[in-house]
Amino acid sequence: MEKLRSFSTLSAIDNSSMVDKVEMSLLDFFISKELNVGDSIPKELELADLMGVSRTVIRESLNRLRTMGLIETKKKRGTVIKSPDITLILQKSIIPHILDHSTLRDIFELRLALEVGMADFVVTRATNEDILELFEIVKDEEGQSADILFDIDYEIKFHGKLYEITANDTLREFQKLLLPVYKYIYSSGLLNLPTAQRKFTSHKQLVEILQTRDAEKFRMGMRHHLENHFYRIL
Amino acid sequence: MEKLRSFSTLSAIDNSSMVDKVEMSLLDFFISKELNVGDSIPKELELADLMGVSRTVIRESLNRLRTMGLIETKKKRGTVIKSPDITLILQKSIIPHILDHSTLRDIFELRLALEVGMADFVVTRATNEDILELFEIVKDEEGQSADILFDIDYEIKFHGKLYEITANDTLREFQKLLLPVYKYIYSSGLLNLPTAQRKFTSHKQLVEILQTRDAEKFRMGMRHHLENHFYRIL
DNA sequence: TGTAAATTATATGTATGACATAATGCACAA
DNA sequence: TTGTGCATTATGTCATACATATAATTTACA
Repeated sequence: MEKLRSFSTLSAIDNSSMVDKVEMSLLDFFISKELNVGDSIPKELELADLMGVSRTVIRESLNRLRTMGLIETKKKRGTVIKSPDITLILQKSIIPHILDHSTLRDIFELRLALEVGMADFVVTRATNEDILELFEIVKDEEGQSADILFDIDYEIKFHGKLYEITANDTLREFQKLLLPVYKYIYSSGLLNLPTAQRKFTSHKQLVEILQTRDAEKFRMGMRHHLENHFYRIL
Repeated sequence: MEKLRSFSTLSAIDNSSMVDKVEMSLLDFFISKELNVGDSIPKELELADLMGVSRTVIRESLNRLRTMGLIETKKKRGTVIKSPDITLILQKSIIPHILDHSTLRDIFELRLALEVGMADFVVTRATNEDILELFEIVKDEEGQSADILFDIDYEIKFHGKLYEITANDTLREFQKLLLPVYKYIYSSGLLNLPTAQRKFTSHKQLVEILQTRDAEKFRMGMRHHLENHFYRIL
């Protein structure tokens, strides 16, 4: 297979179906026409006629674009351009047990990077009510005892609130969509999580840092908080 | 519209098409059967028969799953489960000028968070060759002069290399896929970028920090490097 | 004359049957 | 063992017909 690459004269065989081609053509069409949200595109039969294929092919292509959230169709009205909800698209396609292990690991790393990196947004945008709410969430965390049982739902509640604070919808949806992946990773033993782990910075301490509104400190705190996850990967 | 919610006895009208339902059924089928990558599913006619709909509907549903990268079909062989390439899916659907402004801003923030947060992976995984390559990239950056013209391609080259160093394919693809969005944001004036901007930490300085292999310092350096972008958003 | 109800037109949604195409496996031959 | 050809089979494409929902228009009525 690798050897084939050296035959530069051999052009790649066009293995794509009509639907693939039409899909590309349609995307090009959208871009070249600089269509905006709400603009409508020609109806199926017209497109079929224009591109010289059957309505079936057009429909299958449009169906893909619809799946990607690029268009929306209504009876009688036709097809219109839509602003895609990029997270909604991923939502269905991410079925943890179907993703291979390296992808799962990648996604988990992505989460770690995000949570450390979003410190500035959390610190800047957290209202006093948010902080109170966080205190409420962590109030049951036992004093200074850092060795508590790892509770995934508690984890999600706390970190989920942080995502919420960022006021970044895409980020928030992103988190929601990756939740099943985390749950899967934790439960599948892929990460070799110990039942009791040392927490370098507790949730409670994190909230206290947040209260000082020091982004730098909060970022460091979060990094230390996630130390258990990092050292397992690095 | 909002008022309808108070009528709890009124069940939501099932506005979904057959294709929607069949799609859900198929997903449930995959999950309940715990199908793994490579497993094949019944052929179209069997599915049509089983679910009591026409082959057309089955095909449209399968087409969606194929768009999401969950399945792959081959003539004669049939349909098999696939590990979806989640970034490839997004690739086509992200057409910057179709995304609305708030989503664009969200994505840009996501980038900032990622680049600050991935410091640990960069520091830990960068080989000496990587660092040399980075030095090569920044070698033309004028000495201590921090006021250089903002060059998007140069930016992409440098930061792209960092993503590459993380050795995280998903992250890397993610970056590639968001590139058009960045370019669009920079060129559209959405961010009000100044022609000349003060860099708190230059690329060259970043590489020097990286050479010390101090993750903490590198993270701080990156945060300061991106200061121009942050303060425009926060 | 203005508004509500009924009608019509139309574009998408679904169904069906036919044939094209390509991959698979088998039989047979060199 | 290797190669060729043929039959089989599941997806890919096409054509047509009809169902369904809804925008647009007309009609009916106060």
